[in-house]
Amino acid sequence: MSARESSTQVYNRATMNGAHSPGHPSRILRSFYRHDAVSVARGLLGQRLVSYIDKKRTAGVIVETEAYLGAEDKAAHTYGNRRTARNETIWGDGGHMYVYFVYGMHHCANVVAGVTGDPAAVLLRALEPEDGLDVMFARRAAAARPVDLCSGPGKLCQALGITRTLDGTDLAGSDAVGIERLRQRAMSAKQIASGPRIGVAYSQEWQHEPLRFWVRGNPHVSRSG
DNA sequence: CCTCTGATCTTCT
DNA sequence: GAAGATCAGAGGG
Repeated sequence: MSARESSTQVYNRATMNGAHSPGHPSRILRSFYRHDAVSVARGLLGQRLVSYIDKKRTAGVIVETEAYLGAEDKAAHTYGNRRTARNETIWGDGGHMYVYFVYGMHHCANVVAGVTGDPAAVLLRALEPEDGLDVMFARRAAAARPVDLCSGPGKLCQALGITRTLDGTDLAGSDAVGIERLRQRAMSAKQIASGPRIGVAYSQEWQHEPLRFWVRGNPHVSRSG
């Protein structure tokens, strides 16, 4: 079975679980995700990412995100409407998860923003570990302290067991991974800090845009919060 | 605290 | 054939 087929199967199964998530009453609803990437990136701060993989539950509060705007964003995978097998999920409906593999060893998890046809996404960069810390430590041998578990996009995927097989999963209805609402309204502007995105220095004209958002003062943020 | 570098392989040119 | 939305470890201050 190819990665493509596997991805499609996951997507279909997740979609059939339904946009109204009858089995997941605490999940953030589809309507939240159908907005611009900056709004979704800010609104995700303080919400809870959960995974149930290999029969083990892990969860953490999202404390750092990055917005990738779409066709006009030179640092985005979808720059210039470049549509490939890898990034196909980003064109789908908001609320699905885009997972890709980089540097030969790490995975990165994104939340698709906007409606179908709008190629915007939000990279999940850091979590504050909440549940299943023992499982996270087992999955991440290099971690010595809780702050080492989810303080980076590759780390949080490893800690929660997120890999490409979950690409295309519906975060509003999947049993394997989802996002739960912990607060009704977004965090206040004073609680949110912003700055340039990490690792996009190759994109001269976009590297200084303040599209990275984090919870001010939180020790789990990937770099000096 | 910081900067530098090797690891490792999929994806796209 | 080259680059990459990263991480961990080594070495210096």
